[in-house]
Amino acid sequence: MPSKPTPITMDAVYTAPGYLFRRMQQIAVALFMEECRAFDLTPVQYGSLIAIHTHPGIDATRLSAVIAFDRSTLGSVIERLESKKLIDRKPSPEDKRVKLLYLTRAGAAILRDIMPSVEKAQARMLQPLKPADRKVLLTLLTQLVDLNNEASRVPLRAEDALEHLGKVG
Amino acid sequence: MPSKPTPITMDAVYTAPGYLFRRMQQIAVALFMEECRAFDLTPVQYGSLIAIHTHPGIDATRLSAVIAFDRSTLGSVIERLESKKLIDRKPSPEDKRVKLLYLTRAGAAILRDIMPSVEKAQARMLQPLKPADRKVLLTLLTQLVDLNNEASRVPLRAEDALEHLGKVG
DNA sequence: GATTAATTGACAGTATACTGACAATATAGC
DNA sequence: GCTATATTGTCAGTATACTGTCAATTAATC
Repeated sequence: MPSKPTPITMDAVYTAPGYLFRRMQQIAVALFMEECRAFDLTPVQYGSLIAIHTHPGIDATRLSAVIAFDRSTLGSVIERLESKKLIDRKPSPEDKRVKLLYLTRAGAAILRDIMPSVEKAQARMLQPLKPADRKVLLTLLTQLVDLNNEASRVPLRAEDALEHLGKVG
Repeated sequence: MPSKPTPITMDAVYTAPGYLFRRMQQIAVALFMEECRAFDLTPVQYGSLIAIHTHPGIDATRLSAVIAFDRSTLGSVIERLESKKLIDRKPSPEDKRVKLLYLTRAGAAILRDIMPSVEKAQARMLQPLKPADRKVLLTLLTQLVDLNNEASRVPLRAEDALEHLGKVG
C-alpha cells in the first residue's frame, strides 16, 4: 500500500534524524572550541594529532582512512598544523610521492595538555542526559556509525591503514 | 580524587561523542545527497524551503532562528535558492532593512516532489538499527539537542520567530 | 621491460559553518 | 525629538567537507 504523503510542516525538519545529527555536531564543535580555546586547535586538528601520535610516520592518505576525515580537506589541515609547528612533514625515502607525518615536541606537548579540556567538552555534551541514557545513546550511536561506515565518502579503515606502516615489503 | 590522565590512543577519538556525531552528520548528508540527487538541493536548502513554505514572508534573521542555521551562512543559501528561482525576495514595506522570503511556484513544486526522497534518506540512515533501537536513539537525540539548545551559536527559537509574523504591532 | 593500472598529493570549484566587523535603519530612554 | 542602543543584512576571513581533475610516481600485467 502506498504511504500517505508527508505533510509539509516544520516537524518534517525537526524530527528528521539528519537534522538532529547536524545540530548535535554543531553543538559538539561549539563545546569543543569553548573548552579548548586556550589551545587554538579545532576538533579535526586534534584528531589528526592523535592519529599522528599513535602512528608516527603515517602519510596523508592513510591518516585520512584512520580517522575517516576527507582526504582533500586534510591537505590544508596538515598545512595548518605544520605552520603552527606541531607536526613535521618529511619525504619518504621509499616513495617519492609520499610525505611522512611526525609530531614535533610542541605537538606532543599540546596533545598531552589539551586532553583534559577535550574530556570536559565530551562530557558536557552528554551531561544533560541521565548517566544510563548516556550509555545507551553512545552504544547505539557507535553501532550506527559502524553499520553505516560504507555510506560515507571516507569510510573508516583503521586496520587497513596500519598494515602498511613499519613494513619492509 | 584526581582522575587518571586519558591515554593517548585512537580510542580517545573513536569513542568521543563529538567524533561520532561528526561522522553521523557526514553519513546523513551523503545519504541525503544520494537520494535527492535528481533535485539538486542540499539538506540546508531543503530545510530553508520547508521553513519558508511554513512561514511565508519570513525574513532571513527569523528564518535562521526557526531552523537553527547560521545567520551569516544563510545569506548565500538564500542567494542560491533565489538564483535557482525557487524563492522570491521582496523588500518589506514596513522596515527598509528587511527582505521578505516567499516560495515561487517552482519552489513549492520541488518541495512537494522531493519529500519522498528525503523520507527515504532519513529512513536509510537508521535502517541498520532494530526498530525499537531507532526509536530509543531518536528520543534520546531529540532530548539531547533540546537540552543543549543554548550551547550552539544559533539556538532554535521556533516560538519567538513566529511572534513577529502577521502582526500589526 | 613496455604498457596499463592504481596511488599520492595537489588543486579548483562549490557549500556549509563560525567570528567579527560594518552601514543602514529602527527602537528605547530620556 | 535626540541620543544611545539594537537589529538587519552583508561582507571579509578562516575552517571543514565534497566533487572532480591532474601530474608524478609506483605497481601490476603481459
